[in-house]
Parts: sequence; C-alpha cells; structure tokens
Amino acid sequence: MGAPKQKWTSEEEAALKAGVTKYGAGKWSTILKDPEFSILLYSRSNVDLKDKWRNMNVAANGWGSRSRVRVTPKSNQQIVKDDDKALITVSQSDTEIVDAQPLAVSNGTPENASSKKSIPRLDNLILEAITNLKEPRGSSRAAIAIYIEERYLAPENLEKLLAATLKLLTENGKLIKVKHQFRIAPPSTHTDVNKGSSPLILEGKQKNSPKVEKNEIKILSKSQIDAELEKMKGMTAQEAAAAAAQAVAEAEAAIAEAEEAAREAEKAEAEAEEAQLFAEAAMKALKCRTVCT
DNA sequence: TTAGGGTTACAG
DNA sequence: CTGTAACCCTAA
Repeated sequence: MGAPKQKWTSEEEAALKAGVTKYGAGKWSTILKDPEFSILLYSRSNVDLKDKWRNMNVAANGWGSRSRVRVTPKSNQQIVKDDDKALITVSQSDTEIVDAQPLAVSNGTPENASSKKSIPRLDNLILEAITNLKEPRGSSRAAIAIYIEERYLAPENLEKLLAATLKLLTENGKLIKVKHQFRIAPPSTHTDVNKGSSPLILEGKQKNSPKVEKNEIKILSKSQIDAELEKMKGMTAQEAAAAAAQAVAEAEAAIAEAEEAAREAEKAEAEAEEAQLFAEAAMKALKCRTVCT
C-alpha cells in the first residue's frame, strides 16, 4: 500500500462514495458541482475522482477469492459495484435492512417539501431541554425525550439517538449523569478532559450493556444516507449543518448499536463508519466555510 | 468531460 | 524489485 503524494483522506473517500452512491459512478462533474461535495473535494478534480474511484474498485475487486474478514477501521472499501439506479442494498440475513428505495432523483419534485423545518442539533436540544426543565436533580432521559417530542418533530428513532447522544455528552463531560438524571456539566471551557478531581471513573462504562433494547436493529442503510444527502442538496449552510449534525448523531448511534450488538454487523459497521466520516467531514467543512468563507 | 493507458512516487 | 496509489496524458 503506497502512501505517496497527496493521499486521499478518509473524509474525501467518504464524500466520494456518498457522491457516487447518490449520482452514480461516472458523474464526476455532477458530484463535484454539488455544493456539499465540492466543499470536501475542493482540492480534487473530476479526473482525480475518477482515478480514485477506479483504484478503490480495483482494490475491492482483487480480493474476490479470500473471504473478507474484518474491515479495518480505516478506508473501508465497500462493494458498491452497481451503476447508478440499481442501488443494491446489502441484504443481511437476519435483520432486514429495509428499503430498496427507488429514489428517482427528485430533481423536479422535492419530496422534502413536507420536511420538518431545520432540525437543530440534538446536543443543543438536550441542553435546552435540561435547561428549561429546570429540575434540580437533573432530567431523566424520558423527560428529555418528552420535551423534545412536544416541542419538535422528532424522528422515530429519537430514543436511540437520544440515548447515544446522552452517552456521548456524558462521556465528553458536557453532561453529568447522576442516578439516571442528567445535569449540565459545569463549564470546563473546552478540552473536556477534566484534569484533576471529579473521578467519574465509576461512570459505569459497561454496566448493563448486553441488553438490546429492541430486537429490531435499525441501522442506517445506504438509502437513508442518500436521503439525507439528497436533503442536503440545495440547503443553506445552516440547514446543511443541522442535517450534518443529525447525520453525525445517527452515525454514532449506529456505531454504538453495532458495537453493543457486536454480532454480525460487519456491513452495518462499515456503513455507519462511512456515514460518520462523511457527516463529520461535512460538518467540519461547513463550519470552516461559515468562519473563513 | 470521461474512460483508459501510461508515468511517477512510495512502501514492503 | 514489485505492487500500489496518485498523477498525467490523450483519444473518444
């Protein structure tokens, strides 16, 4: 594996994959014209995209014989070999993954006309909920969920997202969890690593993990990612940022789910990671754009 | 503009 | 030296 000149970053790869999944392989110019993709691939030309895609396909094709073992958490190559319209969703055996959504390119008919406005970041929603609830001992997850559900149009998987986000916020030190009650952590500026005191070691890293809440594991599917990307098209920076934030939350939730399940989630893991990579990169890029134009 | 072939640069 | 990945050139 060479690491020669300007090696492609994981973010760029994820963006390329997302673009190909959306527009199809070969529409390099189209992908590059998309604002959200061009942000990430600003330093790449259409030829670069083509070459990279070729390399990735060749790499994936060469390993046809040996059974693919584990996908190392970096630069996962996926088996998207379909052209454009087919969009083969990985058919997993036990847990059905859903949709073979046609997604006939909604150029003329934006289906998101009925979308629920721009969704703020779940992080901020949680903080807002806790703040407004003003419960001295902190708010429980259920209370937060109810607050969000009443004030906003929440997705069905809110529970999952909320659990994952709460966990993350707690781990990052932005929230303090005491007896199932979440409080807003004291301002530690940034670098969540609280230096000295506050031994939250007994945070209960793995308390009762192996308990899948619902047998139904709904992991992000390619089509869902596509749907998000489709929505991101033609959005303003703020809206796109919000969408990207949600994508991050969903990806993280998917990863957490995959890790907890730890079963045969190879595919899901790869997809979730890919989604996370792209979402993170999108957010980063958008942030940079708003700041440094 | 894209697909394909060729060249360069680096890792093993 | 060989394989791979980014880069480069050119025909369609």
